[in-house]
Amino acid sequence: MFDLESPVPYHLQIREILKKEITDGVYTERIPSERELIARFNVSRTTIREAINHLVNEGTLKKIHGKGTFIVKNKQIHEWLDSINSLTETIKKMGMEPGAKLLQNEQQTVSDNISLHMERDVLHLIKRLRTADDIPIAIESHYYHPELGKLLQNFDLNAVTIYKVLENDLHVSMDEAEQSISCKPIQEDDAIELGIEAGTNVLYVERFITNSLGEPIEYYTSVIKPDMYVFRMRIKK
Amino acid sequence: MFDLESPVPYHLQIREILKKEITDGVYTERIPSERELIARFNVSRTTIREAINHLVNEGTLKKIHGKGTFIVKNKQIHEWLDSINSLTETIKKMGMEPGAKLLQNEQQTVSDNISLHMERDVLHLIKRLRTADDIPIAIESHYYHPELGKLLQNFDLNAVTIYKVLENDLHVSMDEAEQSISCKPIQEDDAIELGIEAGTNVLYVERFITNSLGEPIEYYTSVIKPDMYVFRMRIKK
DNA sequence: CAGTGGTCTAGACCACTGG
DNA sequence: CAGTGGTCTAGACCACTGG
Repeated sequence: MFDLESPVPYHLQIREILKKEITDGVYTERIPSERELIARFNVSRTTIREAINHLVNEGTLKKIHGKGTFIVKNKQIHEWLDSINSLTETIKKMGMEPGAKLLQNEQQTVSDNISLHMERDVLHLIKRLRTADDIPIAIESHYYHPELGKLLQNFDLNAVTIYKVLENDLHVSMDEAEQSISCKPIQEDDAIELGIEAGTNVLYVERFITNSLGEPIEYYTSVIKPDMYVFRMRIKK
Repeated sequence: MFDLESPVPYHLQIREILKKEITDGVYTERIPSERELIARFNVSRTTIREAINHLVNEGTLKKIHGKGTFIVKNKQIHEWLDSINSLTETIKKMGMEPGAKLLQNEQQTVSDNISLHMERDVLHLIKRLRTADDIPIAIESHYYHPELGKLLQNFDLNAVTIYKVLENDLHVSMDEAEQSISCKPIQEDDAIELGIEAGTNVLYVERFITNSLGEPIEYYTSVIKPDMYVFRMRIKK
């Protein structure tokens, strides 16, 4: 769990361990005191404090002088997940029933752009048709490293929200997303699946998610039927 | 300048001193090294690093291993303006010449949705055709309160970036933006202006900007030619 | 009072950048 | 190579919270 020989700095290893334990619900309200953690990991206080400070800065923990270090509830986890995958929520809000149909679920050799981001040539592709009251809305393609793809086979991909499985069941940390939204003509096979004319302009989304170490987690593309979906965002200075 | 007897922690005092010196332009590119600051303030490295880390976290400074600690120019103001109005920048990056042509510049009675946001029925509309190498790219409509609209008449609306004028010349504070991006068929008059077929699906952007008091500053809509523009965003947890 | 996080010292060795 | 930030130790005293 904590590897003294690893080239990864102690404070980083400890940070990830604590993060995982927090996600796993090992602590209900607060994490152990700095002195307790010093004893547990057998490192200096500086190292413990560095690990904790990062989690405080990202909003996971909150220190209270004289009392302890507390877990911040809710956090933005759901805000963030929603902002990233609000399709299900949006469909629900429109009073419709969201659905998914698995189109592909297999390893593939991917294009240069994707392999560059994911640092692999062969990735596991999960491609799903998303529906609202059985009407096709979008086609989503998720690319993962084969190992992670294998783990995802244990879940019903026609039913689950993949991000929730990643976060809650597989404990995959997702830290940063780079996303682009554009508008361009749809490919023929996607057009057939969505039941629209080939060449029609559609919303096109690309997303690249990394963990807190900057390692690639997911590459995602989505083709969304026009007039069916609105991206909303709030930007604060 | 640095008071050893003060109840204020050293790292906090040093942080403020550095901040002031950065604002005052004492350093052009980078601040002194940690060792130099240790000698100057006669404190330990921990204290110096704590002072600096805070400035790094708030985005004022950026450390580069082996090189030094550098001052981040502009900071988020321009990042934010860019994230909100990157059309000009994007066109430039594509190696093309951005341009603007004033289509409308007058007071108008606006639709219910806009008047609800802006808390007025009559607003000043500035509508511009945006071009890249004289090719039409987008149509942008900015709605302001009449008083602000009047002030904007003092600038060449065919040339300026309106947000820069608002921020730098008129000192209008913009704090929060709510933005939505969707894809829908273009209206006929806009289609003619952009030189595309009426009813073609295009990118459609709506934005509502408020100041730090929550007062409405601008309502904005934009119609963007497909295949010409990509919204990019970075989301961090 | 015992326990918590806040601040600080005086070192050490490391990895990275550039000449 | 000298200089930079990155990591880490082993201490110390402090201010704050709660019983």
